[in-house]
Amino acid sequence: MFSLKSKLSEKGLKITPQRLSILDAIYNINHPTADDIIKHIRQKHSNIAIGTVYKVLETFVQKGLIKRITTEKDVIRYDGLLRHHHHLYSTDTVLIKDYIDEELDKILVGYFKKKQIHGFEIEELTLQIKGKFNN
Amino acid sequence: MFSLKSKLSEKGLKITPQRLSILDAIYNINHPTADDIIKHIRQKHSNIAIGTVYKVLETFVQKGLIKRITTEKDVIRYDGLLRHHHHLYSTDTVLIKDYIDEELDKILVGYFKKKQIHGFEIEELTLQIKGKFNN
DNA sequence: TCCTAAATGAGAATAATTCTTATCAAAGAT
DNA sequence: ATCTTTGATAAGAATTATTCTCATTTAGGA
Ligand SMILES: [Mn+2]
Ligand SMILES: [Mn+2]
Ligand SMILES: [Zn+2]
Ligand SMILES: [Zn+2]
Repeated sequence: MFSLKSKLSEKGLKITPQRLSILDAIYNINHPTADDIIKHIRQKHSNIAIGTVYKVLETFVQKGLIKRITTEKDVIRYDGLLRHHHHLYSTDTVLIKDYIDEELDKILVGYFKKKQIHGFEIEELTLQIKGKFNN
Repeated sequence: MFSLKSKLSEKGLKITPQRLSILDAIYNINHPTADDIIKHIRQKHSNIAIGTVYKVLETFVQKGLIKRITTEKDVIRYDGLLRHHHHLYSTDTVLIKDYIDEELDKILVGYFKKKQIHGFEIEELTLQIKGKFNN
């Protein structure tokens, strides 16, 4: 099952209109902020409380339904793509694009299998690729 | 010259006590927030306006004296280490450690020299290494 | 259908950052 | 050494992002 409802129930979360629309928003906006999500939902006339959005986002992160992504800004962005991937960050604009590359992943994992980092146990390797999008 | 004063004048910035103490703080705190810097400076009795700290930090970033680093939080952290490096992020705590690895850099640059990313020109490759510090 | 724990809405509170404006001071010019 | 000018700083207000509180509502199992 890949419906929004099943994603919630798989995690033992109650199905509410708010949660469904937040999840829908995350899947339809590129690495959104909480505010992006609120605006998206309110376009469709469904009102939603700001506090609810933050609360639900935190719940989703805890349950592993979404992830936070890292940025240099003081605003948190979320990611609905759970499969391991990297990101292309625009140095000009605010655009962040997903970058999936299994070959790269193998190289990285292989490298750190050989080369241990003293006193540190690696859980996840994510490459931030900064640069310019051509048009 | 490696003095704090020379770092400022090399960038054409006026030498002020505030700028010197902010730069000193950055070099003596591990990836600090603006608030970390303010607290550090106020320990030594020198008072400083919060707005000044933010202003100076932004100036330093613009001039390339320091860099912002990425986090999943809504607070900005700064980095005084200009040489290219990666970061170890603790999944437990707030700790972020520098990770310098030229061999890794060569592998990454080599990989993307061969494998172009369509419609994207790479400027910087930074690996985020998340995991646990063993004590 | 009922019940209850969990979720939500509304608004206050807090935290992080930016903005405004009056005053101050660095540093080049005299 | 003093003057002058331009940029820097202090203080506090304003804005933005997030969290908290608590009264009300609702999902979903009994
Ligand atoms: Mn905040
Ligand atoms: Mn903010
Ligand atoms: Zn992504
Ligand atoms: Zn660093």
